Amino acid sequence: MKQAQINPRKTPKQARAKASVQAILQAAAHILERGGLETLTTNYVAEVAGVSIGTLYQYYPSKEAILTDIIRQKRARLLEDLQAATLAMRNESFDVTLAKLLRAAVGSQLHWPKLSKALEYAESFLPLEQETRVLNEQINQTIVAFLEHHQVACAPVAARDLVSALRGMIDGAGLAGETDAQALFERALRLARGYLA
Amino acid sequence: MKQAQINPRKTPKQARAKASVQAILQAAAHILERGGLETLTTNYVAEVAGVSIGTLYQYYPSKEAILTDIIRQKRARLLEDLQAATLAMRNESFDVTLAKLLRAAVGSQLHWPKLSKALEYAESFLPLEQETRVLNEQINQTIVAFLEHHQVACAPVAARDLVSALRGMIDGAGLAGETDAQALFERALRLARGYLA
DNA sequence: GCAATATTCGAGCGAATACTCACATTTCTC
DNA sequence: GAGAAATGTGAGTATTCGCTCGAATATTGC
Repeated sequence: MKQAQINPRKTPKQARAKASVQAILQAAAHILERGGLETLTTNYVAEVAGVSIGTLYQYYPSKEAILTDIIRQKRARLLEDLQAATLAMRNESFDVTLAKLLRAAVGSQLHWPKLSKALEYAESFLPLEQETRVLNEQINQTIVAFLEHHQVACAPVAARDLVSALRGMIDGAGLAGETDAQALFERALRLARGYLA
Repeated sequence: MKQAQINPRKTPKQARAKASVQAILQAAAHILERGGLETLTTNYVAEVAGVSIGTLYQYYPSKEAILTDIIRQKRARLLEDLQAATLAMRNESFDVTLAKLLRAAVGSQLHWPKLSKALEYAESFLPLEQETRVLNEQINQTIVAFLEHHQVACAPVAARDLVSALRGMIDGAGLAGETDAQALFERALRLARGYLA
């Protein structure tokens, strides 16, 4: 099995080139949300994005590179939100920070559940680039730091359990057609508080 | 997008034919556990199973049919275990039955986490055959019945939340390399009891 | 033993798809 | 405005992969 190159080929400099790259990423995300991984083909992405297949390959050397870039963007966004949620954790109660964290988690996954699930599955076989691995590590550390600050035992294991359980629950709700973020948030809170109690 | 035929083509009658079908299913499961969905090709399955590609297509009309059959078998096994766990629920405490259910859940997923995850993702885009859909419905009903028997509010939603959260947690632990079923079981218990408290 | 039936085999076909390249067009620089 | 640099194009290539088919081999029933 050949190892696909996953680093972007070159960075767009002019505005129209940036627009092309954005169109490619959006088209790929859209295709994943509609049809999943097996419908994601490079020719189709180019078609939906409204650029030629040659243009696509100017910036991404492989299909996997596009996937990797989408994952990187999503993870970067999530990390931002989680860090914002824990920014004031030393001056506020456990419950308040937890609520902020869970709102961020629900917000990042509920809206495009099929996309989330496809990316999550893709992560399990893609050789992620350095930057994305670092992002994942930082996301994990953010949760661990929060738990340790509140004297939770076995914080690393608890963090992993909570992250994977909540991911599953939020995805499950989204795929089942739920759209009420508030209701889901409250159940997520029950789950997390219950596990940590 | 063409709709693949997913029902088995014919049932093996002689012993060696049954062995071929078993070899095909085991090979496919093995490939999924090692490399995931994108490494599952019919030619490769036949090679690993030690049968010719022609033999494979005698029994399964498509790659999807093989996947579907694996899912059906796994679900049937899980349903059996869950029904066994709730068999005596009217004569025992909530906690005792819950523990039995969770042991069944952990047992069914922890050992082959990549396989579980691949099958779960596959389910999201395969048009499951009647039999498997019924199995899934029965699995769900088993949990709902258990929760309702103990006066849990919103049992259907709670069942979905618990099933998807536990799936995520068990898979996450398995992919992280955990093999201690007992330790994981105890954390699963905390999660479930906490959510339902 | 002999026919009928079941099973196996694997070369190879056709379609899908990842990806290239030589050339055209646009934008930037000065 | 002219040259350079960046960007866009899409027909075409190479490969992978799902799947068929006709012929060979094994098993069963009488």
